Amino acid sequence: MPRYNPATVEAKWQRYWAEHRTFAAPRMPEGRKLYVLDMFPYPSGDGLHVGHPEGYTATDIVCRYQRMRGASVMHPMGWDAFGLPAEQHAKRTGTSPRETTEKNIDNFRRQLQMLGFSYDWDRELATTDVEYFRWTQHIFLVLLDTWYDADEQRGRPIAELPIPEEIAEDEEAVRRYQDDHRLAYQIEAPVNWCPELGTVLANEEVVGGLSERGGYPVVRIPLRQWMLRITAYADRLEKDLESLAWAESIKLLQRNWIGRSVGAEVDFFIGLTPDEDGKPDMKQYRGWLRDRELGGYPRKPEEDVLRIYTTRPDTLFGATYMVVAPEHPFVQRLMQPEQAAAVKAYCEKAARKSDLDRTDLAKEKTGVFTGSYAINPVNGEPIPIWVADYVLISYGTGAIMAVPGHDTRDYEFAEKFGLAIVPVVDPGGAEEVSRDQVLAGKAAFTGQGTAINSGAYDGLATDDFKQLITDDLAARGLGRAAVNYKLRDWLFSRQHFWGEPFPILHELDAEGNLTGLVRAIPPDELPVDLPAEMKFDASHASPEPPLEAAPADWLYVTIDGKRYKRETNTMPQWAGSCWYYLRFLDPKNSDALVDPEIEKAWMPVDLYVGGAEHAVLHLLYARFWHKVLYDRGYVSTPEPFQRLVNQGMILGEMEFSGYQDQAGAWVSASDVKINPAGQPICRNAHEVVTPRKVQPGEVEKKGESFVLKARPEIRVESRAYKMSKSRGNVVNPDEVVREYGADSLRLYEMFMGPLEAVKPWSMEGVNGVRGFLERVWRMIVDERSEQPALNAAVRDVEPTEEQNRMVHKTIKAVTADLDAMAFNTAIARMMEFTNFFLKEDVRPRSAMEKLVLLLSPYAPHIAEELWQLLGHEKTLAYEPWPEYDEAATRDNMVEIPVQIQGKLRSRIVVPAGADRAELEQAAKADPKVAELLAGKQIVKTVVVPGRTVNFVIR
RNA sequence: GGCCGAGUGGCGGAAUCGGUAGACGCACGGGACUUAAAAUCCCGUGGGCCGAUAGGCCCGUGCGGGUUCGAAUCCCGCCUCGGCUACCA
Repeated sequence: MPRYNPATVEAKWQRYWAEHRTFAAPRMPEGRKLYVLDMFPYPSGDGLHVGHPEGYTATDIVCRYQRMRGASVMHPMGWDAFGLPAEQHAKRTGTSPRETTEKNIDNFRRQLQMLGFSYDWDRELATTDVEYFRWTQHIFLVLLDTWYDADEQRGRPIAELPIPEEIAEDEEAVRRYQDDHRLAYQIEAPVNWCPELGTVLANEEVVGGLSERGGYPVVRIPLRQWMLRITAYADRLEKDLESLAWAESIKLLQRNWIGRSVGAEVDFFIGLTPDEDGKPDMKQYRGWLRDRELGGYPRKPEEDVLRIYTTRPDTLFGATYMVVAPEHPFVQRLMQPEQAAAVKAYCEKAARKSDLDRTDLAKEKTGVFTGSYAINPVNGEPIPIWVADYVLISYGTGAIMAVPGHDTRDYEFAEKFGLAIVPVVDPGGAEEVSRDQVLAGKAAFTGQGTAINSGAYDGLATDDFKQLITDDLAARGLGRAAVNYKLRDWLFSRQHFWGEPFPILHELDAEGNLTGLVRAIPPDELPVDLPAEMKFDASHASPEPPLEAAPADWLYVTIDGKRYKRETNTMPQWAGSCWYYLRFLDPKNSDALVDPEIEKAWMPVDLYVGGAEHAVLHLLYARFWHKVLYDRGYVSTPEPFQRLVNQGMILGEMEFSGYQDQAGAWVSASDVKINPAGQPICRNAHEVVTPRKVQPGEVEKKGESFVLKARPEIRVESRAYKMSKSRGNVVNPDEVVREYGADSLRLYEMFMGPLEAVKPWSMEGVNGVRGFLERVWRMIVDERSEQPALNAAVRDVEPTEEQNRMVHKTIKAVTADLDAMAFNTAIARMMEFTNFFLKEDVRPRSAMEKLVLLLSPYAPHIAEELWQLLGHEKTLAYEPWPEYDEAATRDNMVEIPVQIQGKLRSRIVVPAGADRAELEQAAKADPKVAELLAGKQIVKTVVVPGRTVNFVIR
């Protein structure tokens, strides 16, 4: 047999697996089930990236291993195929997005198949398949048909929503009331419209009010949008994290994103008819207090109060002013004639800024006084109301009480505009702040302490105060305990063509205008496909969705004589990935999104692997949909993904870079810093410097850092960067496979380091594992023979005791590492095995077979080939995983370190089972130890059997 | 600013519960084979020092302290890098 040639071996076995449907999963699990899922990729035009196979190889190893351990394994793959690039390509070239998408999918499939992953390709699906998004649309209808019952903490059919008596007779009012409670609802929300590009942009695509691409102006204009009420599930999404086997850091990320906080709502009286000075009438105020005392705290605030949310009700006495967001509905009312012009101008300016710009922390606080006042309910003091964009309309009530003494943002604002600062919390001995400054109103203290300047509450600890004042406010009908979330409802529509159409019709009146009422397309009439004939303009002139230009026979529908217009927004890319794990179980079902019996048998996903970039949004959205489906009886588990592992990013090769000034002279990296514009500048000259790539041969290590060999005073940076086209450090898997083979690529990606770690790529490393595979090959195969033949050293003999120990040790270690997903160390153990047996002149066939089986999950092609050569006819994919004998792994003699005063002084070799007394005696008998102990007094002897002996002497 | 993670040879990394730091691989150096090169095989490889050799000593896991017979590992205080997040009241 010739030398190891991955190209032929890999093609051969890929063909074999496909022909024999080796990895087809059964409809229902047979025995122990295991559902292992990869985050399916977006099939971009660039093709596979070496980052993709990292997670895919890890899951493939787990699947192949578990099949050998008898598990019934579900391991599917598909495509998250909707996406903007295909649509932009269509605008440029006229090629339909479907065509582009299918071409990209074909390329991705080819690349994945070339890597030998054991997917059940019969289950392949794409979110763009009409038969798939039919069910995505179906789930949208479920969301539309569901309201959240806060008392029962679950989603229920809209038909079960209790209707208030006063509207029960009015059919249209009932419909609108229901619409207000559905999990899918419509609002007017601002979008980032870029007229120049003719497209609507996501928030992160807008920088400084300009488009990231091209730098064109972006305006925020309101458009009708679909929203999903994910906030209704915030509590459950947070609580149920506890039950999941995810990394704590990822759970924390989700918890922070949900951002639950506990505090209080408080109403501040503003009155309907303020006095000329903008202050509320005190008589009205007292009347209001009485009304509240009797009537209690209303669910929705009346027009004469400003409702705020705070997590620090204990600082109410320090509230010296209030702020409302520029979008707050009261702004119009609150601005007094004198301030009106300034307030209007401020609000208009704020409206033009994107959310991102508004939250740019580098900038100073801005705001304007409205001219109006509110009354602080704890002390009856009128306090001014300002408008400022540091208050967000989308959080809490869109208005705050400002406590500059105990909130850094309010403090900055009060400082800038000369507003009163009243300290109400004594920091006591708190370390982070100077108590004197806080008490003098010269610094903000945000921690907990003791109440001061707070009337009868003085002296209370922060937590007690919070509790007490919340109760008191509730008793007086002025406030109540409240919970808030950072999580916002999910903006679920996009102004794109290439997405799932909504199964929604808008009712038209006689003039052809929307009446505001919608009609859902019944589930049995799905799917709603995209129009087949569609022209794409390079740019269109309005932010309206492209489907507004769809052919009329698609756009307009008449039912029972009534005219309707289709919804022209489409769903966001997240939609399809919210439930694909369910469809994989039953991909061809035309009666249901998944057969309940099958769902019950396979769910939940036992292991889900993907990049940490999806740690928040994708996982949160999918969990949300899953919970709705759970509430509505479509799925049997409250959570979809039992265990989650995030693979770390693979960076480009290590690079050295130095800096040169404009004259071309080297500048030491230690003298370079980054200026606010993000450019590297020289610390001394304040001159912009240029990074230059330096070859590894030109640098050497000096102390802590690298320097130029020729100029040792010039420090250079050594670092690996994220792979990117612009940096030119992208590694293409096609090339790696062509040069080294798929098995080498797989093995290298697992050998680089722990799966979760961020790791730099190294082509030399790939070459290294290729060398390992060649050594394995030579260990078993006769390279010089023309015909396939075993190496003459491989014989049908019993292993020697030493060989047997190596075999069993290796099985034990590789199995344990695999269970811990510590693939890098498992590979190292197999290398040790190979290094050992290459030196053996006689290599028992049984030992070689064991190694081939251990290696097969990592490098399946070469393993199949060697397995066949060792005399087996069938695939090894379902061979039993090798067992080890614990007794056979134990060494007869072990080396034990002997320490004196904790310092290593000698090593003794003793029988493996030596007890304390034997160890101590052997240690004392060691000539070196005896010499060092001579004449000394042994104070203490520490003996850890199997580990160490330590003498403490005087 | 907040949160999370990480700092171990020239490089990627290993080290179970606190018990021989540097497994395994790369790179590098030396040697064998070869007309030669590649491939392959063998040997060496954290730093410093003593020694003719055999061998031995000291230092060493980002920095400074601490706990312990013993610390890469535990505790306290810093530094650096990376990721996520961004005025959430």
